[in-house]
Amino acid sequence: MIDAVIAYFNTICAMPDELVDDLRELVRIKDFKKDSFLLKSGQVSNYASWILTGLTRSYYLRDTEEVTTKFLWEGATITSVYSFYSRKPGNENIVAIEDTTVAMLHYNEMQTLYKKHPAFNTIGRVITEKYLYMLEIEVYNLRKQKGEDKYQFIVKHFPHLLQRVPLKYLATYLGMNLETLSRIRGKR
Amino acid sequence: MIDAVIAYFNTICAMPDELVDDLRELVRIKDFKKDSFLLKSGQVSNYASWILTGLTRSYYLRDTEEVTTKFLWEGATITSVYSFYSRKPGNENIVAIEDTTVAMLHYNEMQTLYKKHPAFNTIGRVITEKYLYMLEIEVYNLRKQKGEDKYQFIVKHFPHLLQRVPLKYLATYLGMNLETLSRIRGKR
DNA sequence: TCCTGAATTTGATGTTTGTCAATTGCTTTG
DNA sequence: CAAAGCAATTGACAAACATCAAATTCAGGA
Repeated sequence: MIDAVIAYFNTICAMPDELVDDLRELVRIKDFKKDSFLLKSGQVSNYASWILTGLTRSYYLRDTEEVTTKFLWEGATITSVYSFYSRKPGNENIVAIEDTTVAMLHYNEMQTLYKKHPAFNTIGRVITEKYLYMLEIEVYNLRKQKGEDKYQFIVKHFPHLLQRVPLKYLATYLGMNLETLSRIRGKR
Repeated sequence: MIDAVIAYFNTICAMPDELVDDLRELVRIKDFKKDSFLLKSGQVSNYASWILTGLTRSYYLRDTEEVTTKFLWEGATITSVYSFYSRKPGNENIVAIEDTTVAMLHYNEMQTLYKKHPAFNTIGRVITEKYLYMLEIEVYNLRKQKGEDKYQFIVKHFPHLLQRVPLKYLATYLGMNLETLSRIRGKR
């Protein structure tokens, strides 16, 4: 399983053998059953994870409503950005929507790798850049005025989400309520 | 002027003298008069810049309307993420709202520094992480349902923007139109 | 298979926001 | 100082969306 992560990192920057050895030792594979939590609000996010199989949902509570901020699936990097980088408890929850397997690296061990292996800084930087780029795409969609346009963006770019994600979560992700999303879908 | 940038980088990661020397040679200071463009859509963004003084606005065109995506001011890092990282022309415009002075580093020279100086990877990574964190805060605000709440977030966290930015830009930044923003403000 | 609860759709209605138009206020420049 | 141009406000109305309620469809477990 861990080979997939190693291979992915190697596409970003060729890693020296010692770095690969360290990764094999430090990266842990973990399974999360559907509906189990990778992170709960109030906790400090101590791990960056790479999703090997499955799908997760990130959300926070606004009053009593769950506001979905992100869906992540195979190949994605996942953590709570705020909590992981600031080392403080955050308000973000991450839950498995499907049975999910991830490769995890602890914050402290990541810092160790950054200090020890220059190449790992490059990998960390490039992964962060990719994450940033994906986030900008999301924001671009969120700033659209009409619900219809936001929904069509998902249809066009992430159609598999429609098969894998309950509409109630997709609705808050797109900043509308469930009934509105249902009506938009019904228009066709 | 460039000392401010060097000092800032040093707070992230102590830089060896050769890196500092390289930066002094490669980083250029440039002034942009109010209303002049740091980047126009269709161009490839070749520079990452640090704002020393002033304020900029990033926006793109949706049909004929300018949609503001970002305000950046003293201390911020500025580039078009998509274009700078992908090396392709983007749809983003960056314009100076006030007279603005920036320290600029060219993409190619940045890559050179990454290869030559491990410490610079750390700096690049940390700056990217900070940018990412700021973007998440923006998205958090954008996902709020009511215009009133989004506006109050600005009042609370970035009140200086209200003094420095015309309302018409703030409106599209918050995803509402000018009249709606004006009415929200008038409620008090 | 049937039952139960969850997911989704549909309906009626009120609130918020967008749009268009006009007005007022401000600023800058000749 | 006056005129011109831009910024901001206000009003009237329409469109989009939220809310509350109920009905229908779907899926998993007994």
